[in-house]
Amino acid sequence: MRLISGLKNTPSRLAILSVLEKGKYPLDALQVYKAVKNNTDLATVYRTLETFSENGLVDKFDLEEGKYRYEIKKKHHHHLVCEACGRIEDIFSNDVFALEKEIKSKYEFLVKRHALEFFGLCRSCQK
Amino acid sequence: MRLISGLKNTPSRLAILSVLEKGKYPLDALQVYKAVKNNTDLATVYRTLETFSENGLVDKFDLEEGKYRYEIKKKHHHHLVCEACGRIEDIFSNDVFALEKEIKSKYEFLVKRHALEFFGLCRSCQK
DNA sequence: ATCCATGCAAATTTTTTGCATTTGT
DNA sequence: ACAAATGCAAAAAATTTGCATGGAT
Repeated sequence: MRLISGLKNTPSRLAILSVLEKGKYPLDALQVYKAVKNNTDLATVYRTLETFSENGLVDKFDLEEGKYRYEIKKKHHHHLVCEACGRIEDIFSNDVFALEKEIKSKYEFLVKRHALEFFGLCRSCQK
Repeated sequence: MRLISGLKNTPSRLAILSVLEKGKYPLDALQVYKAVKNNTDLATVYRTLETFSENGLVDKFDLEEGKYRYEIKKKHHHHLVCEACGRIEDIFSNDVFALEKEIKSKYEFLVKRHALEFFGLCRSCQK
């Protein structure tokens, strides 16, 4: 299968990682839990996702849904969230970094990370 | 006191609005509830905050804390969140709009709103 | 052998909802 | 009066935690 950084290589972890790798869009904990066909406890799913996030294997983020979503790690990016159909699309633009520099000098705030999500209507939902 | 758009002017609403106006930083529902000194039910606080948000009196947003925060409406802005002390500061820069335009043409996605939060260390927590 | 991971159950936290009653306009 | 707002209690949803057991290295 696949090794995971320095962590123990358990069946649950492999299964969860596989689910995330196959995921076409970011999943929440319950979706992951169901996808591994209940062979793993929900608490374990949460703990594993947290571990993966801490170890840089997945990205954890928040789309203002009252819960978190998890996505296999990829190049730094943001999301387009359709308010009509819920479709989530990746965008890899990063003009935000210019803003970050400005913040650093103007506010003397050390930016370590940022979250940027766009909400609106995807192409097909505009019709 | 103060009138609220076309809504009923109740003591609870006035109290909640007043708390938000005096707030130096964005508050969560429980903080608002405590600030009105339990003269109002928590459920009412939630319903009122939601109503205020829908009517543009307050901004509701999400700082990846597993809960929402509410802030009296002001000029469009974003937040700097210190990961050490939790301090939340407003920033009014908006270079993000250029990005939005790009998204519109490139992805044909209609952006209705976006959320941008910066996380890091504020000036005093860098020492 | 030793930690670490897991399952199970219970608890926590945030938010929502139903319904009868009260209140603002 | 009448629709809207509130309190109270209960439920829902997401996430976390304690603890004994099992498993990976």
